[in-house]
Amino acid sequence: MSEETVPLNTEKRIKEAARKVFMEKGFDGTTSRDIAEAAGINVALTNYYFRSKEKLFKMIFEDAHREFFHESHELLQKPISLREKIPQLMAADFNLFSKTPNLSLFLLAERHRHPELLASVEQPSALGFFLNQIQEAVEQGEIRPMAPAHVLQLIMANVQFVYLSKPVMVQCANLNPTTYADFAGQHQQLVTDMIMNYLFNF
Amino acid sequence: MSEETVPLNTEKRIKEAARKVFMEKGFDGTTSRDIAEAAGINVALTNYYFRSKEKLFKMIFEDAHREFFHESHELLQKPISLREKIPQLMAADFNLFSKTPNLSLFLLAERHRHPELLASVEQPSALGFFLNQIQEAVEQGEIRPMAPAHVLQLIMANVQFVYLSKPVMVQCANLNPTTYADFAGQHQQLVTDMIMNYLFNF
DNA sequence: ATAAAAATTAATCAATTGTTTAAAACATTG
DNA sequence: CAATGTTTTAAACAATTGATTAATTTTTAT
Repeated sequence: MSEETVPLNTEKRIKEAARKVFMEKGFDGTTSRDIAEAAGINVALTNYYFRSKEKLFKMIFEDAHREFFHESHELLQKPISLREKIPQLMAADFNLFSKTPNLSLFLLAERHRHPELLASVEQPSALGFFLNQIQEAVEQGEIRPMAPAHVLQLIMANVQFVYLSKPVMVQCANLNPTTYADFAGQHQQLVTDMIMNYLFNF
Repeated sequence: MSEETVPLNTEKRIKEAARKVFMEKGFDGTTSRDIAEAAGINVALTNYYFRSKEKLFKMIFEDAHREFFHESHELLQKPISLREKIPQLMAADFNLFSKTPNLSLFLLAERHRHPELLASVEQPSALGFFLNQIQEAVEQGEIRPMAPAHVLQLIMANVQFVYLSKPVMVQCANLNPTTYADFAGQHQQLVTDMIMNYLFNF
């Protein structure tokens, strides 16, 4: 009943193992043999199914981006008010990153160090819709005037940084690593409250 | 008058080059020859002055932490009210990270991937003083009740993430990379305002 | 059952890695 | 100047890297 009971086909085994290892150690810190060992297969199979370490990484990297964008995609263009939408967005993001705590660091770090390995991250049109919605809300005096990018920044920062900073917070504020999920949960409520207050009460 | 006019002694040349390369590419992405080339010296000199790539990295890594902590050290334990202190802290942090935009990513990423290369990051007592000050302010009803760690998280997140997310923001919100510093500056005012409002008006 | 195709393996490849060596160049001191 | 110590160099080291090979096992189809 543990986690090693999934046989799967070889290709998926490799991809799953590669995802785990790449996310933990990054492209540069990961060797072909790391992946092979994690997947329990021969080193040559990685190049048999995917043609190179680089090609494999590109797939994982793209998947990770899709995972990030996809979850909020529908929500972003839903025809509901910002008063509803923003808390739902933040909840969805918190949910995603609590399940995959170092997705954020992976995306940010690898994007910084290997922008060439990031193929086609189509700027999702849903995001454009959301930014437009903010702009209109500003113009109609519904929310505090500011460039839409600031709202995006507020949401992303206050959700993702909780997970980015876990080691730092554990050390600096003497938080218990095992109860960090609780802290993150409290923080979600807090920042959602704070951002909503700031946007709507002015 | 450019930047290549600094002769310096060899040891400092290496350390400076190593800092630049390590901060950009991380420990795993940096080769001894990368450093040598950036410093304009022979490969062997890195091991002559510092005994290994690992030892050199440890120094750089520690220095980067000191840079981060030192700047706020005095401020943190200054006997002034939180109403003064928090905006000053955020301004100081913004100032630091605007001068070294990828310091944050470097610290977070390398700490995650190579915790063993982080020697003695003494949890600064100044931080303890600050957290105490917050706790007392909560007990006296001066600020909204919350665990002090949340305040720390709010400050760090909203300052650092602006620099962490530059590539993402540029792409997602169509920001101009060359004017990103302006955006960051506006955001500083915005988040300082937001956090102060949230803490003191409740 | 047998042939063809696909999947897997161990062994090996050249290139690059961090590090060391031994000699040369430079500086310092008597 | 000679002698000594320090700094710098080119060359080489073994180990590890991503990738390929050619042979073998397993699967599939006839």
